[in-house]
Amino acid sequence: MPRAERERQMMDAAVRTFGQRGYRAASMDEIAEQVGVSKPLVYLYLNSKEELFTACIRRESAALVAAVTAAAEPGAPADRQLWTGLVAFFTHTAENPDGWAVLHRQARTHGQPFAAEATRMREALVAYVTGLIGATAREAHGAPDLADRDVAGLAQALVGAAEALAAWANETPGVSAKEAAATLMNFAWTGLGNLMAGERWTDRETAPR
Amino acid sequence: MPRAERERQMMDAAVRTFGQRGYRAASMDEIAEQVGVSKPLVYLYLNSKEELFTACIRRESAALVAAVTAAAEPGAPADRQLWTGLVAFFTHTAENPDGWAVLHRQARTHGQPFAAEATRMREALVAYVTGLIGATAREAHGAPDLADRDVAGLAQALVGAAEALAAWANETPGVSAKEAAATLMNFAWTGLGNLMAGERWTDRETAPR
Amino acid sequence: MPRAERERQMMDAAVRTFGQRGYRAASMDEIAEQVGVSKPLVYLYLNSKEELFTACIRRESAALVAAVTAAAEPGAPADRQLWTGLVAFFTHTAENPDGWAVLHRQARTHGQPFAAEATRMREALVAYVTGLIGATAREAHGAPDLADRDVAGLAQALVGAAEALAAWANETPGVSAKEAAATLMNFAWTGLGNLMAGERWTDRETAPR
Amino acid sequence: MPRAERERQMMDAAVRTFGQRGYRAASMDEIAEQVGVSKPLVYLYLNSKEELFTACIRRESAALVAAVTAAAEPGAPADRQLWTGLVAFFTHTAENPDGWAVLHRQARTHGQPFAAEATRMREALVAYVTGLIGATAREAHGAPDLADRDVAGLAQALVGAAEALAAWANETPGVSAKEAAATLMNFAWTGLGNLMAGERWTDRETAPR
DNA sequence: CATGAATGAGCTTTCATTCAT
DNA sequence: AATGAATGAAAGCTCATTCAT
Repeated sequence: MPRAERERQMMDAAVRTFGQRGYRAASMDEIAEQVGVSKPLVYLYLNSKEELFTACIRRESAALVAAVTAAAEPGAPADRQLWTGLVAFFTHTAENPDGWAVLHRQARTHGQPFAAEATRMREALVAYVTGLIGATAREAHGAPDLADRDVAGLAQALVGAAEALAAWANETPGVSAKEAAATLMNFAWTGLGNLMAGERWTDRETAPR
Repeated sequence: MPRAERERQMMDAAVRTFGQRGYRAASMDEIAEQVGVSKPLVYLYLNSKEELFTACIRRESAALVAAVTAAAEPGAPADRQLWTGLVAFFTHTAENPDGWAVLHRQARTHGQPFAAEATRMREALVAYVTGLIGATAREAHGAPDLADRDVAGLAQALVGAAEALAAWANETPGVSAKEAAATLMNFAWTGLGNLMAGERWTDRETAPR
Repeated sequence: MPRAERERQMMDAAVRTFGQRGYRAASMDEIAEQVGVSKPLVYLYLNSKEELFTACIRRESAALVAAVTAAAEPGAPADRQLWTGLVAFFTHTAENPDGWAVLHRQARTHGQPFAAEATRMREALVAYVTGLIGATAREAHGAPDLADRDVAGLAQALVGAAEALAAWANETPGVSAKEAAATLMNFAWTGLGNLMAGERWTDRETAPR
Repeated sequence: MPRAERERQMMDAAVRTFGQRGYRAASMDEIAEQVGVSKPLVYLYLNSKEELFTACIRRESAALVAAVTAAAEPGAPADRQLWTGLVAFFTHTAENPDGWAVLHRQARTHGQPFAAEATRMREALVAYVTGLIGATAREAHGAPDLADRDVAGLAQALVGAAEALAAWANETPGVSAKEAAATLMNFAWTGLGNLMAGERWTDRETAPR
């Protein structure tokens, strides 16, 4: 079996194992066994557990970014592009739960070499989304005062909301994934839309009109 | 030194260590050393790593829920209550980053006994927020089409968004609790407000009116 | 509570624990807890695990030897005395299974200081039995050529047979302890060969012809 | 060194150590050191202390049963077969004192998983002896009143006696296997009463009248 | 008469990693 | 292209034992 193919198998097994067990609890033994090869071969190809984990993060990052950017429909209105991007994002993460767990949970949970790698991916996505939101804002209204950091925060909130809804839909009988997605989009879009229209919520107690 | 005091020290050290290193990477040796006692004493008081971790989750859960519910201002309008709750939430998580890491990252990452414990805390928050949204809807005129299940979904989304934002704010230097709360409140409230006013987002491509 | 009483309680618990768990597996914690006192008190009274174990062996040895010698009927024929001694032995060991386990199993299993202690007890019993058998032989026939070592071997065999029969009677439905005792006595007294020739041993006192 | 060979060495060392120190007191470190390998290798091959102990019990059981049954002389009179079986039994236990200690003392002393394993061996021996006694009864004229249950009881007693004698012979310097076998055979065959009347069982093959 | 607080040492077990073939 | 054999290091946990009160 050619090396490239073997490496792919190894990384598949590694993503599965890291995603399900966590970085520390995953053992090189288990990964090698899943592929059906001996441990020294894993070391020959991937060098060490740290490098293997890093390689997994990189591969899954690239796959996710590719899935989202591939969904772009150049020329479409920005909100349409945001929608298709969101759909691509949620589709991809739903189809690759272990990969998403590696990126979102494990990479951030296990110290510097790995967290930095995951941050790079997030930044790529945030930059992409920032572009879309900026375009939307430019199309729709005057100058929006949404700083990059605001966008990053909104992206975090969006992903957190999406994950919570996905888990909730999984656990609650009678709630479909589509319904959850619609809830999210309604929530997010009416919110985002007004944000870009310059609306803000104000605390009537603290800062009474 | 009295036992109660020692136990508190131990749990402080445990939260710190679990939050920073993760459950698996944290070692009982390190925890004991931080307290300045021997490992057997930790076992004598807290029984096992699993029980210690569970105790940490429970303590931090209770503290967080207490912080949020203590921020309630009975009789205030629902949006005001949501705002103070969010501020309390983000303040507490910012002041206890390791505790929050234990709850949000570690507890959910390491399998059933622990995840269930964290879920209880989340459900308490969701229930609280559900109540607030329901109250808002009742207060607001003309919000007839928000079913109970919609409210539940929105609460899930809101809590999920808050959780993700809190983790992100903890990781990102220079993001204050109030800022995070404002970002979310802006996002959520303008969204919620329009939802309750009957607005919906629709995909003009897929389902053009 | 007076010291003597407390010590008795402690040794009761120790015999129970050593007999059931074995010397190594028994923990001073468990023994102290059974008595309802703190560990330091056990150490204050009994000094160490080794000494406690030794004390148990000694106490149980003395009790067993006392039970057997107390069953003597001075002046009765020697085989009658042997029979009553056997009955006393088996009665006592059946009533004190943990004590017997300490003597027979644990003491011999755990190295020199303890094995020697148990051997002393055995030698006392063997000397007693040797005396009886010698007397029987003198009464009944010419000079028996049963050396001390033969007697010791027979005693071992007898005890082994008795234990096996007791366990068998316990496990096999429909076999009573008395039946097992009779089987043993028949076996021991007349031998297999004679059993098959129709001979039986009978207690001339209990059931005189 | 090939794995099979290493495993044999490890089990040899384990039998030695378990037999001499007892299950609890034996340490995996000591076993590994005796073989001259590192502890992880012992775990790699034998999995755990419990499994290693179980494997020892099984191996020694099989060896003992094989030794006894291999001593059978088909067609010989039953008492002769009993004799050769006993000699084989005492010879084997004398040559493998640690193995016998594992079976007779340690396995029965340390709770269910192990005791059951030792019971299987004992049952094989009991079945073998039951067959012999039954055959003897059938050969002998006029032994009409030995019910099946009597035979079973006698076999239990005989095996129990043999086991106890073997342990004793192992502990007592200067007692040979043949001597032990003769002691038991005399006892078993003619009974105590006849022993004292000067009767002896004689091997009609070895020393024909 | 009695205990709460504390520990040094040791145990079983696991894991990432290497070397000779 | 691949593996069987092997290990140093560390982790979770337990236990007999002591001291100050």
